[in-house]
Amino acid sequence: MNIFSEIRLLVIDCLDAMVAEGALPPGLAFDQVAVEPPRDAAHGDMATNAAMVLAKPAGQNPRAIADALAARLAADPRIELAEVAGPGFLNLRLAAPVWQAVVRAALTDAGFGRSQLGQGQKVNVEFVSANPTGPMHVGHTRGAVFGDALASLLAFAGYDVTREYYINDGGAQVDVLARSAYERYREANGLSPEIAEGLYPGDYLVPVGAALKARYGDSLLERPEADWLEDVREFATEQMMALIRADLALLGVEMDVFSSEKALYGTGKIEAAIATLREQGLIYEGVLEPPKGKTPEDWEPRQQTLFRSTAHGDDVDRPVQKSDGSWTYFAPDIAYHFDKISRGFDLLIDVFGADHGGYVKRMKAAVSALSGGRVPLDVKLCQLVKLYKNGEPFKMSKRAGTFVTLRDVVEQAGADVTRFHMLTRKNDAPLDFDFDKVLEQSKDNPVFYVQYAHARVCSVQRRAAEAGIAADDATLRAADLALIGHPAELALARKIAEWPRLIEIAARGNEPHRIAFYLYELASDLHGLWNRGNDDTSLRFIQEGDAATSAAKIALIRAAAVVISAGLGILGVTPAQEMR
RNA sequence: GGCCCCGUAGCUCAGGGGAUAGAGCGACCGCCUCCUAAGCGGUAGGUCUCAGGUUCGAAUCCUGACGGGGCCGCCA
Repeated sequence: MNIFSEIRLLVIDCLDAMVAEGALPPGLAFDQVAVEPPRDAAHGDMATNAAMVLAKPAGQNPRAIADALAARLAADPRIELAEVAGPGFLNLRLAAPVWQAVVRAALTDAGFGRSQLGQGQKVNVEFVSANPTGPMHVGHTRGAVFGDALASLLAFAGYDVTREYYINDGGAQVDVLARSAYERYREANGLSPEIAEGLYPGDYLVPVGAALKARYGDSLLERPEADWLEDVREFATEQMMALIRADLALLGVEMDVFSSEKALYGTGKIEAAIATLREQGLIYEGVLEPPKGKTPEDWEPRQQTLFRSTAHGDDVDRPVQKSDGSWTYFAPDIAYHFDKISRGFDLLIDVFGADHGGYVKRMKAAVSALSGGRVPLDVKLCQLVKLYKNGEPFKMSKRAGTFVTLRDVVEQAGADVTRFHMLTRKNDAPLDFDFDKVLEQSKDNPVFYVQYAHARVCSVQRRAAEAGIAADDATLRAADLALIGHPAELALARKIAEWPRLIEIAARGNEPHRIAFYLYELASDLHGLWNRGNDDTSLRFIQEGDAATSAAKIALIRAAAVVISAGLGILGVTPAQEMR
């Protein structure tokens, strides 16, 4: 039940009737007609811009259209008041039963807020995709939380969602991993490791070294790299993926599919993807121009196999093969996206770090070419997480082994706090992560504010039961909601009514952060209503000796709690029953 | 040099064609004999970086400046 779209349909019906009667000329397009909550609540419950957007095409005065539309709308029982304001806004006040029906819908419709927006379309959300060379750090955490929440949001909005992780296990970085693990293996055999410049020095490889010893004994010692590199690489990569899976589990992220880059090699999939582009005349041998302005010192023209990505909106063409004929990293990525397309997805979403911003256009170009323009690719870039400790910026370095891991954060702050905090910014805005603030679980942490609102509702239900007033779900669903009608109570119902609308807005923009902000506002309204009870005891939820009124009032806040619970569920945060 | 993101209250940020631009923190003034004060109410604080343009209407869209960040051919 989305009351905004229902009222919009009513407005369209009235406009159609006006056309039929000749009050409006035929052939008008109504797609610009919107019904929205007004910024200022004093303007009513909803406003429509219909008269203003139609004035010009209809060749009529906006206020005249608005007056006629208002008269028609007022005939509907749901509309209590329709008045023209300002330049031609039509402000609507809805009758109390409308809001009471929203409350009932929240309690009785299991999927209140769910949308058919996605129409069951298959969407693939690729996120995290951290290199399998070590544990996940704070930066990865943001992408993980964002991607997971986005996937949940889209599922809630009616999409068929697949969460996917692309394992970059085919490049030089996993050779570095293997060499690093080999040194730890030597260490496990009593030799001193030589962690050369460029190798990964982190302690997390020590157990990998030990595991290698358990498996190979000393048989790999004193052997040339060519003898052990492949085996050690495979072994270490698997160990790292186990580590990463464990990190994801700690955060509550569960992938549906793990795809391997390495598995694309030798299968002909890369060749097939490139061949598909070649058939379209998009692959050619050529020499790239040097970057304008700042030419690298060692620039020399090279003959390479290039993808004509400029034909699909990129700024320059991109190499898919190195001058020695081997694939660039871009080639398997093309094949991987081709694979996603051929698996029948209607929509692809990639969640990248902001440092991959320069990669967006070529990836979109590839997907556009490979799918014949059928499958849109939306790339969401997560900006950097800026770490603070003791109020001071804190530099992370993988080389120096001074990076803060996901595990550090989640084990100390908890998954709920971490996840909510990561979603209190748009993905394309940088995020400050102040370790001390998050760790001390201070009260200005919004996640507690929202959880507290939910806990308060639970508390009221517990207290009601103690007072001998039924407040179980069945009682609330059957409550006589006509007993709630105070403006402060209806205001909360209005906020609840925005939930289905918010889901569609958030899903359209792939913007899960909107949920976090909405939940904060809803919690604020709930806390506000709660405190009204201090001054006006008739606004308290438990009315001693009046079971019917109590049930109606508790039904209202239960409805808010249902929405909070659903919203937190999308964000992957637990709704608290109590905050002791 | 090119491309991408950002610029809104003292600070951190929402809002992304609609009316008098919002929240948190910080500051100030209030509210617990009463459903959890991890809460609430109020006051103060703004040329929405600037200049053009589109529009009935621009913080929002377009162009260009300025400022901050990121990226830019055989790393992934």
